[in-house]
Amino acid sequence: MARLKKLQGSEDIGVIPVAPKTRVRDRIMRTATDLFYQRGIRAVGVDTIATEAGTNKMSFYRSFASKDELVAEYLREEERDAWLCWDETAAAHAGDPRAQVEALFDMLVSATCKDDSRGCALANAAVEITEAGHPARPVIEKYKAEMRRRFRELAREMKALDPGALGDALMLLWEGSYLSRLTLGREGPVRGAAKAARALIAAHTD
Amino acid sequence: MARLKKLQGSEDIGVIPVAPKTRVRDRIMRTATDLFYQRGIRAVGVDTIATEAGTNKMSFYRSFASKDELVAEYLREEERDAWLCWDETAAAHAGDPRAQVEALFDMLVSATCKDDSRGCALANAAVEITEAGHPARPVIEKYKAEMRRRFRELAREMKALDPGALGDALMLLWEGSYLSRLTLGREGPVRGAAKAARALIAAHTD
DNA sequence: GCCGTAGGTTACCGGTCAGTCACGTTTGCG
DNA sequence: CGCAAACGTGACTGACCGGTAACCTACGGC
Repeated sequence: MARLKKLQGSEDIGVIPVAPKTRVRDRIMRTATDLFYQRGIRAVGVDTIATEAGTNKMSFYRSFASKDELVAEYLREEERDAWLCWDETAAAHAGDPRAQVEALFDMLVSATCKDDSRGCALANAAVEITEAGHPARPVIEKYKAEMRRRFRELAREMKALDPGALGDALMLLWEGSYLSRLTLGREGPVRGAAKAARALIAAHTD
Repeated sequence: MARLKKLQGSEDIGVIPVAPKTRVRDRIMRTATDLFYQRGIRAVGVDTIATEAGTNKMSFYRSFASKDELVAEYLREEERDAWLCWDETAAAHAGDPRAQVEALFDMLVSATCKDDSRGCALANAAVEITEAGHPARPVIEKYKAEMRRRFRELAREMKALDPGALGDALMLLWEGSYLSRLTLGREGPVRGAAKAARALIAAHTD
């Protein structure tokens, strides 16, 4: 019996693709990601997360020092995924910054218009977390600062008349799409984000 | 002793001109507005609000049916103030929709760049309140829908090539300014919101 | 002088919050 | 086999949550 399992494990031929041996920590991260994003960070307690992840609070605190740390970790993971997605989209149009921005906005629109979208996890966290010393704050700030840097860099590569202004304007559009998704849904102004970006680019590069 | 107190009260010669005769309900509203906006709705309890307003929880529940109702009322008041401000700004440029939008964005930037600004109270509430039946939800939705209507109307009056698209794009810029204020502060992309709006208008009306 | 309204006070309810303790069980690995 | 890491369980702390009961006091107008 033990041998069989060992073989299966070492061979990495999972019994079924249904996560059978996922570590508690991973299950908690997955559950927390889901609940935090859908219901909000403050609205979800650690007990709920632990139970929903098929474990309990004590096991939770064996993997995470505190809820605040879990939140910070959750946002770090969201950030990682976001840049992965960004880079992948940009890579498809390497050397063509204008096409890159357009593709990025197309991706934003399609992602934000999914019916379970609730905007940007990092931005939402910025609204919810107001405590000065919270470990999630630097994560949020660094993420958005990096996003601004990238937009400005892209505007520069596009040889925009005023790269800083175009980059910032694109970022406002980007962030506005997230917020507008939450208030006016997926049939709201978000739909026009990509077109608005194109218009803005054209105005800055004629 | 009792007589003395009575005299002081009836003469209304407050010890110091510190708001002597404000109704409990008004004091609670003022305090709640402040705390909800600065710290977030979920982060502030009714006990804190009551105490901070110089009263107690029991008196709180004599003026409000529930915390949820107070939140809804808070947002209704924010909405009223917002339209008051909007109309006042627009009235200064009656008949000139383009100047109206520009003035509105100038106002947005100057308001959002104040050091105690935390973006839009209604939008922040949309992030925090995820419960379907919450009495604040319809307030938020109606407010943002009306805002979209107004932007589209203004775009139409400007004789934009695609009024719906311009109106929505302006709204994305508007909402993005709020969100960007929270993540990148008052020296962030918000600064360029008015210029971005002008560029967008120009692109749609050439 | 009396009564209604507004407000203050204290204690309490059941529930949930984050976080901990002590102990028992499973599991992988040498 | 045996050890140790990983994990499950239930009870518990102290604080706070939204909300309520019962009672008392001050004040303004008739």
